[in-house]
Amino acid sequence: MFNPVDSKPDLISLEHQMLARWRADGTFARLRAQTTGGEPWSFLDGPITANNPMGVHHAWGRTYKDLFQRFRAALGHELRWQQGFDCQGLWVEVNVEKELGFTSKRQIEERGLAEFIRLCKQRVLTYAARQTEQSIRLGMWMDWNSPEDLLRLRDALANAPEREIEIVGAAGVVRATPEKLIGQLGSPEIGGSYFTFSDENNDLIWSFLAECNRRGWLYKGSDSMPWCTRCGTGISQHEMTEGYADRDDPSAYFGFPLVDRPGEELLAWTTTPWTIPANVAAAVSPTLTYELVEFDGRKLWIGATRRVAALGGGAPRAKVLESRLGSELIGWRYRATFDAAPAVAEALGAGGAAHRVISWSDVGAEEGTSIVHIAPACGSEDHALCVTEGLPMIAPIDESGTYLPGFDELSGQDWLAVSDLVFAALERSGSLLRREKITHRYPHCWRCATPLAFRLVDEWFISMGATYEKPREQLSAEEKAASLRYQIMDVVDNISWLPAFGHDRELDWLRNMSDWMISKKRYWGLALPIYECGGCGSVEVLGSRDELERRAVSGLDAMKGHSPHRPYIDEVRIACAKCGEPVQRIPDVGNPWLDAGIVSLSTMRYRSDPEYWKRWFPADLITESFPGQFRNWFYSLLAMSTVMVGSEPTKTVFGYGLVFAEDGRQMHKSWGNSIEFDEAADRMGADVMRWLFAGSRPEENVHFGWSGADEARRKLLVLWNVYAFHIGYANGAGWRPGDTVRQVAERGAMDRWILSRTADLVATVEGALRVYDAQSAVARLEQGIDELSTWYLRRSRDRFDLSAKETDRNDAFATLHESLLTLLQAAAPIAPMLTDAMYTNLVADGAKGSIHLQRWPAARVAGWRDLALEDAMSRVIRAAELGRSVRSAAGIRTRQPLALARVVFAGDTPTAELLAILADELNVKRVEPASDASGLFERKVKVLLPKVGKRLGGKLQAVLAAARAGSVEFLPGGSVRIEGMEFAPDEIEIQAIPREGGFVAESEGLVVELETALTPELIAEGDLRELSRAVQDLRKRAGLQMGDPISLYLSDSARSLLPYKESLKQSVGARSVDFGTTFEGEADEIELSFGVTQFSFRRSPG
RNA sequence: GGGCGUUUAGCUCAGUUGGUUAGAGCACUGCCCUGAUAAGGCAGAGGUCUCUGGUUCGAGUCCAGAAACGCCCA
Repeated sequence: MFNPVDSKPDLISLEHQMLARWRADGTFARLRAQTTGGEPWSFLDGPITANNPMGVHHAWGRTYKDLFQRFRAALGHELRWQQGFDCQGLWVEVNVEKELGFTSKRQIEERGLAEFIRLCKQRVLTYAARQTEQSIRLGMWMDWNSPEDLLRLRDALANAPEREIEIVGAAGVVRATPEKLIGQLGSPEIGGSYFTFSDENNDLIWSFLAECNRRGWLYKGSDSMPWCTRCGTGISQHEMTEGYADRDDPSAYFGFPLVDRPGEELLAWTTTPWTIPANVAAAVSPTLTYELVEFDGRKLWIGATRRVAALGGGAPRAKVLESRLGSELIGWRYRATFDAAPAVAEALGAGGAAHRVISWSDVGAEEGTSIVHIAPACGSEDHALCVTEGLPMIAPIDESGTYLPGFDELSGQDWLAVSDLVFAALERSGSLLRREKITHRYPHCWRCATPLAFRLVDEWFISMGATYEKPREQLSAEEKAASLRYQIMDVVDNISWLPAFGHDRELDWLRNMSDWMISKKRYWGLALPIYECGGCGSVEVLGSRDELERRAVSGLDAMKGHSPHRPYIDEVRIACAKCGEPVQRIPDVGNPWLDAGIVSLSTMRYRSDPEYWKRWFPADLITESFPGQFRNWFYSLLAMSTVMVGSEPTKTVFGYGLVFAEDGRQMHKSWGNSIEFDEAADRMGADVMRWLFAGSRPEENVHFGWSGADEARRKLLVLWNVYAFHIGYANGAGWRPGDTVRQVAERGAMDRWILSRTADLVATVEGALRVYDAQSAVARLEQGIDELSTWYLRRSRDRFDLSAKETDRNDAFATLHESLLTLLQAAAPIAPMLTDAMYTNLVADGAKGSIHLQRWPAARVAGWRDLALEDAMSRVIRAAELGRSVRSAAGIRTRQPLALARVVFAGDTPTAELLAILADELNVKRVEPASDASGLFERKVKVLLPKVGKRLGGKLQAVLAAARAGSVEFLPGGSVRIEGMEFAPDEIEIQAIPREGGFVAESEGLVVELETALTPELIAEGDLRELSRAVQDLRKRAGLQMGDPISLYLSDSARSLLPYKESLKQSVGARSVDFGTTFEGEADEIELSFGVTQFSFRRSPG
C-alpha cells in the first residue's frame, strides 16, 4: 500500500513535513557522504549581507544556487556546499546606530568603539542565524551552521567574553573564547558558512594589499567625494544611487572679470552657491560657440545657445559684440569675488592669480551659460579636471560642514546656510547678474536624508593603471604588466558570461573605472594594514597578522585575544622601517568589497591547504543578480584573483536581473506591493516560489507576485494529481512497484511513447541545466507534466481500472510509475520538497529514502527513446485536435460515436494500434488512412520560399499568385511548372487543401474528415454514453464513492437501450437496471435522441 | 553625455539561417470533455511586432537613426 493522498494537498504543510524528515534522517549529510570523492563541481557563493531578514529577491538567486548544486550532486559530483555571509561595512553600522538611536559619528566614539564593534558582530550573527533559517525554509541545502550555535556565540560575546565555550565543528568539538570562535567561523575546523569578518578573510586581504603595495599600486590620493556632514562620512558612489531626491536651491548667474580683456566678464552659473568661494577655474567646451554680449552696461561672455536663457527677460536688450569658439577662450585669466579671502589667496596666489579658463568636453549647450564654475574640492569631475590641469584646490568645509577659517565672514558658518552671504558678497563686488530658484535632483544621505556636500578628503586607492588609446590586442606585454585593468580584462575573457552581454559590461566597467578607493573613515570593517610614518612619511603595508606581531613595538597586549578589528588593533605600533619612529595604523577601514572579493582564496584554503585549493579553484560557477555586481563583487573577485594568482576565479558567471512587484514597479512597503520572504513561504510555498523563479528569464527583471505563483502552483498541482491518481488506483488494484513487469518493448504504444518522451525530457532538462538554463528546463518539465497528464493518462485511464486486463493494467501502472518517478527526479532540483514527498511515497521503500539521493536518471532512460513512435504519435495527437475541431464546427458532440474518420497523415501511416487510439479519442468506429487524392481535397502547390526565393527574385510574387490561383502544370517525375518556370520536387510541397463545405479540417498537410451520417446503432450508443455520463454526474453530486454499487431505474422511454444493459451497468457501477420504475431520492432527467428520459438510483446493499 | 539591455495580444513572454496568413500561457466569451485534475479540449475575440529610414523579390528578424523603459558609468 502507498500512503493514501489527498487530491487537494496542503503544499505548505507538506513542505514542512519534508524539511522535518530531511532533518530527522540526515538526508543532506547522506548526500554529502555519497558524493564524496566524485569529480569536483565547485560553486562559489557570493556572500549575502547578514544585516536584515532575507527578501524574496534573495530567494531568486538562492533558487538558482540550490538547484544547480542539487543537479550537480545528482550527477555524482562532489561539492563544497559552502555559502557565505557578508559581515563588515557601513550597512551594519547604520543599523546598529539606528538601534542605538545615534545620529552622528561622534556618538559612536563617545559610547566607545569596543562596544560598537561588538554590537556590529552581534547583529551579523543575529541575521546570519535568521537568514540561515529562512534559507533552510526555502529548501536550500548548504553546510549550514546551526542557528542556535550562532545565537549562542552572539550572546556569549557580550555575556561571557572571557569564558571558553564549545561548538561542534566539522572535525569534532572546538573550544575557545566566543570571539576566537567567531573569528574561525567557516574554517576547516568549524565548517559551516563562511563569514567575511573571519580572521582568515581579513588576514588574506592584508596579503593582497601588501602585494598591491609591493607592485606599487597602492597610494594615498585625494578626491572630492559626496559627504554627509551629519554622519561625518564620505558616501560612495554606490550608496548615492539610493539617495537622490528633488530639492529647491538658489542658482546664481555671476561674472568673472577677465584680467587681459578689461571690462569683459565670463558669465558662469551654478546651483550650489556655497561652492563659489572655492572656485578655481571656469570650463568651456572647445567646440561650442561663445558670444560676447553687451547687456545692461556689462560685457559678458556666454555660450551662444544659452544667451536667451541666461539673460532671462532682458535678453532682447543684449547686443552681440563678438563670437568665438570655446577653444579660443582657453587660458584666459580672470578674477573672482572671493580672491581676497586669505584661504583663497594662499591657494591661488594674490588676486586669484591661478584662475583661468580650461577646456572640458563635457560642457553642454543645454544648461547654465555653457561656462562651468569649477570648484575642485566640491565635485569629483571638477576635481579630476583640476588634477589634469595641474590647478590648486580650495577645500572650504570641515567634516561637519562648517566653513573653515580664511573665508572671511563665511568662516564658522554651516555650508547650507552660507548662500545668502555668498549672494551678498557677489552683489557687493558687482559680480551677480541674476538669482533664481531651481528644483533639481540632488543627492541625499540614504541614512539621514541630509543633503550631501562634497569634500576634499584623503583616501587610499589601488591604481587600476593606464588606459591606453589603442585596441587591447595591440598592447605590449610591458604595457599590460603596468596596468592592472588590462590584466583583469584578460581574465574576463577566460570566463563564460551568461547572459553573454555580461562580458561586455564587465569590460566596459574596467575600461572606464577610475582607481579603486579602498578606504573609509568608519569603524566596523577590515582594518587597513597601512602604516604611514608621521616622522618620515614612508608607507608600509603589512601582509599578515603574523607580520604585525613580529613588527610590533607596543600595543600587542591590547590586541591579544581579539579579532583584527578596531579598536584593539589600533593600539599596536610598529617601528618605521626607514626612520624607526613608532607608527600607528591609519584609522581607516576597508571597502567591504575587499571582504567579498577575497573569498575565492580565503574560503578555498589558498594558504592553509594548497591541494584543496587546487581542487576547488577556480569555481565552476558563480551566480548573482547582475545590476551592481559588475563593479562590486564580480569586479573585486576578479581584481583580487588577478593580482594574487593571475587567473580567473570562476569559469562561469551567471547573472540575473532584479525582482520587481507584480505591477512592474519596485517593491515598496508603502506602496502595498511588497511581499516579504516569510509571507511568500507561508502563503505560496517555497517550491512554488522556486518554480516561478526558475522559470523566469534571468536577463530580465522578474515580476513577482501572487498571480504568478498561482500559475506555477497550477502546473505543480497537475503533477500532483497524476501522482494522486496513481496512488489511488494502485492502492485500489493492489499494485506495487516491482510487480511483474514486462519489458518496455513488449508494452503498448502509449506506454512506449510516454517513456520515450520521458527520456527526451531527461536529456533536455539535463542539457539545459548543464548550461545553467533553468528557464528551458522548467518549460520542458511543464510540457512533460502536460503530456503525462493530458495525453498519456487521459488516454490510458481505463487501463488502470479493475475491469481492465491484468497484464495491460500492470503495464500501465509500471509505465506511469516509471515515467512519473523519472519526471519527479528531473524536477527535484527545482521543487525539492514536493518532488521528494511524492517520490518517497511512490517508491515506498521506507522513511529513509529521498529523491535527492538518486543518481540523475539519464542512463536508466536512454533505452526508452523511440523517435519514430514519437513522430507518429505527434501526428496522431494533431489529428485528434483536428477531429475535435471538425466535431465542434459540425456541432456534433463528442459523446456521439461516428462511423468513420478519414485521415491524411503527413508522413508514414501510423500503426493500427495508434489508429485505434485515435479512433477512441475521436469516438469513431474506425480511422481510415487516406491519400490526398480524395475528392474532398484540392491539390495545391506550396513553393518553398527559402529554397527558391533567391532564384526567383522579382518574379516571385507572380509565381506565388499563380500557385494560389491553382494555375499549375504538374509534370512527370513530381516537378511542376508555374508561370513558365519549373520547380523540382524538393522545391515545392504539394498540399491537400480541404474543399469548402465538408466536415474536414487541415493543418500542415494533415487532414481529418469525419463521416457524419448516423445509424440507429450509433445513435443508441450515443444515448448510452450520454446517459452514463449523466448518471455518473448524479452519483458524484450524491456523494457516492467510486466503488459504491447502485440500483438504477430508468423510465419506460429508455427501453430501446435494453440491448446495452450490461454495458451500462458496467460503466456506472450498477448492480441492476430496471425500466419503468423510479426510486424517489436521487433522480434527474436527460434529453436523449428519443426524448426526455427520467432516471434515478439508490445505493444497493453490499 | 557614454555603455549594456529591453520594447511582439489586456498581462507574462516565445518567435530558428530573412520566407507566404506572427505564436504560447494567463485573463475574457461560447461550446465540448471529464468518477485523477484547482486540470483539459475546440473555437472566438484581442496585434500599427515602439517609431522612422534603408538593404531585399520579401523584414518582427539584417543595417542606420530616433523614442521610451531598466541597469550601469560619467
